[in-house]
Amino acid sequence: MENKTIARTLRLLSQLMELHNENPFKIKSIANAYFKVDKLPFALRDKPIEEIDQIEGIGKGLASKIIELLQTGELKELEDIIQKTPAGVVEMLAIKGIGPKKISIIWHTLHIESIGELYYACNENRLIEAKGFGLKTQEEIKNAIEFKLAANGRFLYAQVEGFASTLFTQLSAWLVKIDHDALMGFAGQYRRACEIIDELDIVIGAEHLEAVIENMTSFSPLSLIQAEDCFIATTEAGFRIRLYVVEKTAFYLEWFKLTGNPGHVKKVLNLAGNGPFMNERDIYSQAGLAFIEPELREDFDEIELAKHNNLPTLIQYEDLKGSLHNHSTWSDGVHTLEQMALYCKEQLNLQYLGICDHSKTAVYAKGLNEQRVFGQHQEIDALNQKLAPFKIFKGIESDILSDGSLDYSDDILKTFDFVVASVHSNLRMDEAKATARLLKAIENPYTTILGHPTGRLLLSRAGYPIDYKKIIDACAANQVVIEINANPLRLDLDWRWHRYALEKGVLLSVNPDAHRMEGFNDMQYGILVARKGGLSADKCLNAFTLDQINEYFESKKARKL
DNA sequence: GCCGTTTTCGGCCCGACTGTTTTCAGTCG
Repeated sequence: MENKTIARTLRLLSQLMELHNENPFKIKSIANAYFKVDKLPFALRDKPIEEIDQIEGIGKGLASKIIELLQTGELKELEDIIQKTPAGVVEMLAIKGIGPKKISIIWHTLHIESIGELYYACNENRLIEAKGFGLKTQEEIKNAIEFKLAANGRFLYAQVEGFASTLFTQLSAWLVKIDHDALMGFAGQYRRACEIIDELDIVIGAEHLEAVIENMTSFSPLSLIQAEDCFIATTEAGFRIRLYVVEKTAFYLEWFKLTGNPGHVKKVLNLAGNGPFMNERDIYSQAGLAFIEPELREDFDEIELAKHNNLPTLIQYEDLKGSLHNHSTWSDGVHTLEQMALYCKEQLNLQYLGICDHSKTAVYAKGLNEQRVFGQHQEIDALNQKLAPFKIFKGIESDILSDGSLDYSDDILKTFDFVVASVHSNLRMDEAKATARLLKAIENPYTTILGHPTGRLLLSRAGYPIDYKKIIDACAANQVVIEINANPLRLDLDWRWHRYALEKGVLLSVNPDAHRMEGFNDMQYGILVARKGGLSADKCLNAFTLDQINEYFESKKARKL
């Protein structure tokens, strides 16, 4: 069992205990163990069991729970408490904005036991009767439920990726036995690398069409049902898969049709005529267009660009020369600064690492006060001697406070090579307030990069609303780079605004926001959406070589003197 | 339930903000 699963189990246990009004200190202790387990730099399953209760925050009681989980995959205490809680109440824990205390009142006082009932009660104005609830809270809960319902059956790209690739392998192995020379490919949102996937589309071009269709439902990893024009399956988790089987000769045209969004497909086919087409490139060429990469087929402005041969050369993962905006054990990261740097240098072959631990306001994340900033800089200087020519840049993720100011005085800010400014608190703002707050941060001469501009968590929380154009224009005017936060849950700045930013001359940066060594791999997801946005390597800050980025930071610093 | 003792019991514990209060509780990152 992974640490993450153990951590989640402990969190669920602590939340349920809170719903059942158990000893608050006991609850706190379990919740604390959840945080600790989540941040361990080693796998618990590799640890000798007698050493588990030596871990800080884990005593005899929690060690025995963890051992039970590792050995049986279950936790009796959790099963028992789940038995005593209506399933709908457990589900409510996933609604953003209400915690166990409010859920406890919803359940025990209002006798509401499912999300559906809760939504109904909001509409009937019944929540405001309960103590601690008012109109605003009721509205907040209603919005959060709507957001959650809209996310049903939808998944993040990263959640789908492993499943999709396994399925593809299984399907290939199965198919080769029935139709040796069949063609197959992903289509739809997955092939377009959309940040959210509603369903997984796969196209098979069969030489022996009837044989494949006849046998399709015998493909055991999925429970496929034959529909009008395809086979459909839904996984236990509610993920939909559509499998299209077509004649091999029609494969490329169908693959094309099922990949682009409807607007794109229609426009291209209007130009291309009826074929026949040898492959996808042929379709675009007969339409008089340059080839359009799948990620771009969103009916945005890609057809116009292709018409005039103005499509950007899309950035690739291999173009990245360094990684900016990452955390270490100095704040809430799992691995040390040296481990993070060595990973970049030796595993990823990068030239530099930008370390951006949290600033002092983020107390919950061990944010750095002024003395610790100085301490970290000393460590960076020493490591830079040791790891040269690899370079660690002195960065900080400075909180944007409610009034838009940054978290340190200018005297401290000027000691950094670069500053990522991001919002972490007070996320409920209207557009005017949020925009004004960000504008002030962008205008701060020490701000180098605007971090995750909207604070959104895909499928889980909408970001605060901002006036994108004003924000991007201000970044252009103040030479501020905008982050593409590569965490698959964020992917913020949204790719739909990359083009506008690039038109205005704003640089983008694919930042993993890594809190552990494996976190750097998220840059892959950042690259996928950057490609959707039309980013080319020369407009991406962390595709700059060490020399180029050094010069960039220096010139930005010179501007404010 | 954990921790740390002046060792077997008592203390544990971030700050800002919001919405609900009329002095504070719940939630968040």
